[in-house]
Amino acid sequence: MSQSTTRKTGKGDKSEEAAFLEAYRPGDFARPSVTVDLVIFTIQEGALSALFVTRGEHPFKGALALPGGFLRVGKDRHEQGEDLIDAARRELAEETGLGDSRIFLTQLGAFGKPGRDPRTRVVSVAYVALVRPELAQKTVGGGDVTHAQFLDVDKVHKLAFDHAEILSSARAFVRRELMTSPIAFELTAETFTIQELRGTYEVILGEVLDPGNFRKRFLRMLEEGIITETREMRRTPSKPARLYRFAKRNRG
Amino acid sequence: MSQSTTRKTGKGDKSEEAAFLEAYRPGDFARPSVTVDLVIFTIQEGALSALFVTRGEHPFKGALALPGGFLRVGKDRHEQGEDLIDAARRELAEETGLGDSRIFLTQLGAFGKPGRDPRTRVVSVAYVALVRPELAQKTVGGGDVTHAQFLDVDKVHKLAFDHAEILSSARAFVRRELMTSPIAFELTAETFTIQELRGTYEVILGEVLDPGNFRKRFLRMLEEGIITETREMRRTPSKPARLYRFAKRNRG
DNA sequence: GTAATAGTGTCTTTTAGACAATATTTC
DNA sequence: GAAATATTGTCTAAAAGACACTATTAC
Repeated sequence: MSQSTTRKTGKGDKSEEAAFLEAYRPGDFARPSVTVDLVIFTIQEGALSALFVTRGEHPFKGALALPGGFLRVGKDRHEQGEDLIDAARRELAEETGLGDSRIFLTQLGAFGKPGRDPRTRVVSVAYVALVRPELAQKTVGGGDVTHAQFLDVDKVHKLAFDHAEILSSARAFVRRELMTSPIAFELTAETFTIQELRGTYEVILGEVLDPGNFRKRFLRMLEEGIITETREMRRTPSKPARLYRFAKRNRG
Repeated sequence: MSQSTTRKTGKGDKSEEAAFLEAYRPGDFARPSVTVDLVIFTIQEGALSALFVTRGEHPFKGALALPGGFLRVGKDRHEQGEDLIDAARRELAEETGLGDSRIFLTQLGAFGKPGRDPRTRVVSVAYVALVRPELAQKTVGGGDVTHAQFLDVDKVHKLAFDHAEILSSARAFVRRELMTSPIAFELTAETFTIQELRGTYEVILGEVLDPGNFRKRFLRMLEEGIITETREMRRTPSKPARLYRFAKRNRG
């Protein structure tokens, strides 16, 4: 309640700090631009694919690039703008129409080599999003050729800026993550057969897995409750297969 | 060689792009400040410790904080300043005197919540450094109470800004990393006994490991060539122990 | 019936952990 | 000799991989 504090050490000088902040004027250091870039993965036609946009303006006019945009920074110290992850969600919604907060989205890291953007110094914070194939179909990028499209990451070669580096870093990230957390479900339809899930693993890892051994691994997940059995079966060219469901979708 | 290009699609319009860049003037978007913060770990007195500085100025005057500083951004598009990791190395050298490029240093991620710095919008890119105890002793932070000091991370409670969050994220990072890469050596003296290395693992993991079982794990590393036997022995209060050495120190 | 693939079972190797036992040194 | 701890060894269980086998459906 007391507003008049003189000189104390430690935590006593709240109002002194408040006064300091009131008087504070940001210096005129050169500041970099900060952007948020997205690697939006899905699986299409049995291939790991990501969303790319074609640049309409210089630099790298006509080249493919990862979707992204500027971080919105507020006007003063009381209004400091949006959080990094919110900027990523906003971009994701803008590019794909997927405003759903249940889409997996996590930070990959910051990329800030000088010269990566020839216009000015830009530090980009990259995020990885995982979109289930069913959803990817419905997005802007899933439709006919618009400015954004999902492409097989192995068939995309020249990318603008340092986006090839970001992309390959993102691929390594999902491969690593696949071993320790259930991210495969984020790239698999709502319900799936064991073989379909195995297919997702194979696409991400880039190697063929033994059906029998994968099943054992799968059944362990069933016991742990990560996966639930449904009553439905999927018709196949031969023997029908049971459909399963990921128990706890979403993550905030 | 030809400078006169008119209108082409694809990659033909190099000089058009050059002209664009020449004419480019950065817009006056609000830009955030970008800083680099460091979590510099070492092991002291059997505890995982990190380097902290005491803030001499507002905000958070008198509080402990992680060392860090502004990213240096150049003056124009041709001179864009330093890379993020170089900024981290520079800060590391400034705070500890460890200019040695062999010190383990890797990016943790970007932290940019609005309001994390009450003065202005700041996006911080955090790095984790691992310093061997022998080296930490010799640093500025290892000496008497100067402005920078190594403190047991479990005994540090109130930190400035969102540095508590960065610190706990860094702890989780090293714990995770310990399982998949040989980072323990970065926190262990040049030569070490099996038990000493086990001690490092125990401090990072925060749990006690069985000596016999750890030995088996260790001997596998020996076979793989990660570790080399030396001829020396370490005197102990009982039976002396053999000293080993990490085969390939450094990482650029 | 035949082809295809869903699903089961077997065997081996590797790794981890619990824990007992032995060996060698300091004091 | 006693204490301490380095070092070795044993046993069990979990997990992964190679691979053969059986079952059930579409056609």
